[in-house]
Amino acid sequence: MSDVVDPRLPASPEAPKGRGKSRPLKIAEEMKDWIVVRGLQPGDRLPGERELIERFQASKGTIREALRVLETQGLVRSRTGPGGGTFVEALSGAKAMELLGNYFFFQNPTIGDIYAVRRILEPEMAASVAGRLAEADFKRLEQTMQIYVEPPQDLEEERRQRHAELDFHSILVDYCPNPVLAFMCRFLQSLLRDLTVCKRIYEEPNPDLRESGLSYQVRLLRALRRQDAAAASEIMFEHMCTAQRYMEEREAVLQAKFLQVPD
Amino acid sequence: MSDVVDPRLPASPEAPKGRGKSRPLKIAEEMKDWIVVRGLQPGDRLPGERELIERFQASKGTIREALRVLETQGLVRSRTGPGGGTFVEALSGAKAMELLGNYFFFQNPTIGDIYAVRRILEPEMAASVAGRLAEADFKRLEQTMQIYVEPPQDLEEERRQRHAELDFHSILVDYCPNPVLAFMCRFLQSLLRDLTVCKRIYEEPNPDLRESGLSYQVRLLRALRRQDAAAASEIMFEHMCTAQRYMEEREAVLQAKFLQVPD
DNA sequence: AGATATTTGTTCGTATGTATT
DNA sequence: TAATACATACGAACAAATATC
Repeated sequence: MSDVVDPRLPASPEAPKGRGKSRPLKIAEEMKDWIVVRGLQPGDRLPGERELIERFQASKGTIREALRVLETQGLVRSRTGPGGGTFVEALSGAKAMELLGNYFFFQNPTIGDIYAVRRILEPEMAASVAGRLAEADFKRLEQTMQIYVEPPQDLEEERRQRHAELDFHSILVDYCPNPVLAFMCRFLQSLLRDLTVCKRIYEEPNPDLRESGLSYQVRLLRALRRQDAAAASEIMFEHMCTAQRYMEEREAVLQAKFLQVPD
Repeated sequence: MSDVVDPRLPASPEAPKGRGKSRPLKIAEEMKDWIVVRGLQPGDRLPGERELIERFQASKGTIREALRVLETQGLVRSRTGPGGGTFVEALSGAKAMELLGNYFFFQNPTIGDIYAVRRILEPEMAASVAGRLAEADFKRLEQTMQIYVEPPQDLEEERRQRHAELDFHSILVDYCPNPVLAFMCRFLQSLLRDLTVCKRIYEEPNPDLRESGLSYQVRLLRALRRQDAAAASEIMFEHMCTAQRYMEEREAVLQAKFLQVPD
């Protein structure tokens, strides 16, 4: 029998089990504290393995496991050779999203769940970049739009266009000054990219989606050029609502198809 | 994007390519793919160490490092003893937040950054729970509010009250049907809990914060009782704006103090 | 309760790979 | 080319935990 983990169950403030951690995990914690206490910054070097063995009173294998733990958390990076060693690293956004993606792999959110959040975050993001774009930045955005200004010739181009549309949003986020908002917008985009349902939808022709998306983005850029944050937010909101309706409709169609031909 | 990895026989005896990832990291990836391909669910057991050594052609130490990687990612859990072994696990929300917290440790967002997002997510969350609360759930929320219905007698009670206020939001999220929205709301709450600036603010008396928070929450519960999602959203928005203003003001005061007495 | 079997957890000695000098 | 300093990898032996009988 498997303890079913209730997805809704919260991260309760008090962990039910404080015990049960293996030694390498505990040593990894100690190392993390040690790094923080010493105020080590990204780029700084940790002591060599032998010294770590001394300091944390554990064997080479255990130390190595602990280092690997920190490495998968994206906090350190090891290099071989002289002058090599283990170095503190700032966790990259990409890595953070990868780790977080594992969580939603089991949660398996619906398209509606994602868009419900995206619908309110993306407008806020759009508003936050108003007045922060130089002419070169507008050029960059328009260049991306060029990829899907014409209807696609085949399914491969169709797929490339869908991705370019997501790229448009991703580029926009580059200029968002709020790191929390930026991360969350980007993460939702990556969730959409990875969702199998979305992949299936993107594999089919979506002429309406392309056309409406394009028109929204043109309007959005106009609003941003005149540094009108409120308008940008409003336009993005409409865009998201339209996209959500479209995606959910397609999802329903695909599910109906799947139910009709169950294997 | 990710090619399907042949489940068996990964590495040739001598892998002349050491580019980038270390071997344990690569083996961890292979294991993950192997788990996905076999459709293993949380609770399912992985082969024992000896068999893994056979299957992935690596030494015990390397296999253990790979397992540790998956363990820190929250994907597996190992137990000793007969009937023990390594088991697939669903990444818990708490663990996911911990991992994600490492990212924002370096990003170091301001209170304003966090509230800018919280201000729009919490209202959406409040609206989403309207009509989903039974009488027992209201009782639970009111019980939490009891903790700070009276002004605190000392600083310790002050701190307990601040945490109870965050708990109120956390409990509310329990009933949010959208896993993405729920996770993000909870994560922002945990970010606030951990931010050192916030800790310092919470350590001081905040009579205004308590009183205004309490009144908003009373109004919120009333709206939820009559299942008025729009009102709940509106009230929560006001609550967040007020809280943000208050926190930023306190932050400014603390910073001024800090600058005046720099050690 | 106690013995035992099973499985992970830890250690150590040694060997190999890699990059600098 | 050789010497070096460092991480990386391997395998055997031992320790600890925990079911079952």
